Amino acid sequence: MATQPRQSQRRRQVLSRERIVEAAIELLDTAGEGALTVRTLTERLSTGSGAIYHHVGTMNELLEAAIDSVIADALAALSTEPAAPVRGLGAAGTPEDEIRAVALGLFDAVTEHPWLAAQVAVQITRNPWGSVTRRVFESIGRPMRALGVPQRDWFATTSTLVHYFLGAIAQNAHTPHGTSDGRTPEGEAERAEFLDTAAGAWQDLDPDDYPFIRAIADQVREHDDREQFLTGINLVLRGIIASYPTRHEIAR
Amino acid sequence: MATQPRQSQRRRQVLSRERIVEAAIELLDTAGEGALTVRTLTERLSTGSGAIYHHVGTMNELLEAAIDSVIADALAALSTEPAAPVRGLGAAGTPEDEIRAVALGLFDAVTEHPWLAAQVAVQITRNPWGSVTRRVFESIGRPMRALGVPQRDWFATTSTLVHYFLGAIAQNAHTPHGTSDGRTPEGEAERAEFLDTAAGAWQDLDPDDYPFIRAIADQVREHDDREQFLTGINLVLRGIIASYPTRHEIAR
DNA sequence: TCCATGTTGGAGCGACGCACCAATGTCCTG
DNA sequence: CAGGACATTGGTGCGTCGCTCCAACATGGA
Repeated sequence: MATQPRQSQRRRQVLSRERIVEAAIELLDTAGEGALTVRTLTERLSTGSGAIYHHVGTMNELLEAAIDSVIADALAALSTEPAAPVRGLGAAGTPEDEIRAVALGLFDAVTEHPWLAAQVAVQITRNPWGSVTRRVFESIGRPMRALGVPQRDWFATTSTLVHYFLGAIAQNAHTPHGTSDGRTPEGEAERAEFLDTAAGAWQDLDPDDYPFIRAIADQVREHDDREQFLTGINLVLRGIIASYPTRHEIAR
Repeated sequence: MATQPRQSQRRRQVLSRERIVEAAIELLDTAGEGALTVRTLTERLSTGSGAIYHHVGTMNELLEAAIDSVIADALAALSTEPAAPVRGLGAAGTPEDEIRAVALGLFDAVTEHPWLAAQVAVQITRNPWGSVTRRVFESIGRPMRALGVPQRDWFATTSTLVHYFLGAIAQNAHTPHGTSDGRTPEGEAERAEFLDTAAGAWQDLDPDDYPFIRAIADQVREHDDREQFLTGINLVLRGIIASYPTRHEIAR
């Protein structure tokens, strides 16, 4: 009991910060955001808590690293693919298309990793100018310069776009956690039911207190998140372009 | 030890859900978001955990109630005051002014309660169509109808505005927690220093990896959050108005 | 060969949310 | 006015969490 040979063979695979982050992301994806604990991580990697804390400083740093890894991958995948013909819109030629592509890339990343929404939101408030902001700003800023915005307003216009992204993405974290894998099959039906319940609740509100809510309850029920996300981007883009009369008109 | 008379006089003041929520808000304001625990609440109200759980279901529900209370108060205070001449802009006559007033009301509420930003963000992702969304939508929707937006697009335009609010507010949760009370005196200097550090870090990034970030680092250092928030709102409003050619032109 | 240095696993600490319950207050009924 | 039904209270304890600390191991250079 006291003189065990510890372990016959150590380390079936070397432990590293990358491996830990990778395992953390996988855990979050498969078991939900509540499942990322030091203890489950030690079981998954068949190690102890000391080893983990040796590689990543604290639990929060691990979360930061996981977020940064997913965001970086999503944005890198975008700049890799030459054009985006299948991504929901035409070829990515105009700056507007590039901006839309980045936004949809983030949107889809959140769809694949539902825990991202809440974690990004928290991270943004805790560290407003951290790596997430930096990466997204850079990805949006590139095409922003081609929009005809004068340099002194680059920060203002980019901020506006990014803030819209973050807010919209935060609200649209689907898949109530648990089953994950949530793609189009029954995830879509589950989501429709969820929206229907919410819309119904809004429908039943007191018309005196919430006249506007009642008027749009139907639209809540029938709207598509991704499409609405795009509509919002187009609205903001239109506002930006309308402010600098060099170019004009956005599709639709 | 076992036969103590319990307590001579019970309840110096009746415990109620309102009193608990009130104490929770005060705790969050004075001691930061990490300070709201059942144990600190019991000490503050000189009671036990059982009494608290009897009135509010779970810790999460208490947080929801606290958020809802603060948001409701902020929005109610807006509709009470007849006009808003001192609030940073002219009299609140046009629908645009009303929308700006609501947005700034939320912005200022977050400034007064720094914990609001993170909590609202989490709440939005966990319960996308909860009371926060409902209240903000209703407050924005009222003037939205006067903007010339056709009814079938009310939901889309309001969503866009609200999402921008949430994203911008999430990133601008000032006061690094702790001292609170943070008003203009040294809170402003502390914030300036914080921004200067962030901008400096952006300035030192690799120009090959982050050319855009480097180009706007100075604007990050010198910008004013509230002003930038307003600029963003105006951009979105311009985009909305430009989409429905009934009215036009926003100030500045 | 042998020790310096970098890694590993796990026991243990303090703090958390929450379930549970005996003791007490409150108020209605006879 | 007695007494019991019921709401409310205070507190103890359970399970779990993040994290610290340290002995046991691995590994490479002298």
